[in-house]
Amino acid sequence: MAANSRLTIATHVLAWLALAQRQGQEVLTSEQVAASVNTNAVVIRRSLGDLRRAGLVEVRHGAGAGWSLARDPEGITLLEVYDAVDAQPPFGLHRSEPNAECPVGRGIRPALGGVYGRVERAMRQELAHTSIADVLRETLVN
Amino acid sequence: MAANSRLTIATHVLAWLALAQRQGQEVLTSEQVAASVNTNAVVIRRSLGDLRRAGLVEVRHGAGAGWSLARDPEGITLLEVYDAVDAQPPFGLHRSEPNAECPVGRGIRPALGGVYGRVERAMRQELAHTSIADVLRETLVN
DNA sequence: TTGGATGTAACAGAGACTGTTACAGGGATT
DNA sequence: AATCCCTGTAACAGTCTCTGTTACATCCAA
Repeated sequence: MAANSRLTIATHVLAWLALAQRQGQEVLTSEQVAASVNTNAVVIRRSLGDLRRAGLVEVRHGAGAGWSLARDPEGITLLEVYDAVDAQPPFGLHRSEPNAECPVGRGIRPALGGVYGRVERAMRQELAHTSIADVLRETLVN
Repeated sequence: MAANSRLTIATHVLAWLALAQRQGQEVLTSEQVAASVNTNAVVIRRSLGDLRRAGLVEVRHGAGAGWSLARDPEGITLLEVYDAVDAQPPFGLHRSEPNAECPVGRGIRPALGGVYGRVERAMRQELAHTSIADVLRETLVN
């Protein structure tokens, strides 16, 4: 599979909403966001749907419809975005159950589960250190 | 995609080799390893090939052929295994170039690259803390 | 020389994600 | 109330990666 770009798309969307908000633009349509990300509007709506369910963005229907941030971009961390888009964990266990008659086959899964849990915790901690506002700042210097 | 199980398979293989070695079994064939992991021998040979190229295991040809650890299991970290199997990074950037006419589209990639780099560094640091011998110990208590 | 195991190519199948089209639903604005 | 634009979501094709499998050439101790 191609690497998972869900977190990238969602972060891009939020940064763009944050910038628009700062520039006085109240809402953006999925078409407008899609133009920046350079993809189809439905892809953006799927991502925005995830973010809406997580309470990170709000939608307005009817005429003058569109999307806006539901919270201060300084307070939205990439960890929340990661959880919102439900990306797959970095490592998977065996696809099919190992041989239970082998001592390694019996115990390897919980052992690896422990390690993978620690890795994921480190990853989440790092994601929690960066906010959408941070990303936007970094983005605008370049 | 189903989660990436390469690291899991490779670690399982190495732990099994470590246990066999400790029990006085000099070498294991790919068939024997495959029986523990419960998969096809070719899958195991592919993994062992990665590990051989990384210098973690040795192969013996001819009669009495098979695989053995090339180094002390206490000294082989999961980070080395991770690099050996060349698993994909947890996050990918945009599949198609974002719109360069948008300020966010222009700068988002390097900005995200920085974040993702920090995440991967944290992940690697955690993997470096665990050895094959650690995994085997954890495996055998269960 | 022999025989068992490795090394690798080739291919089918599964699964996930992206991109796309199509269409029902919602609600300001008029 | 009618209109109209945009959302929300289903459905589907195409792509890509990984796994599992078969097949076969290669290697080397005995």
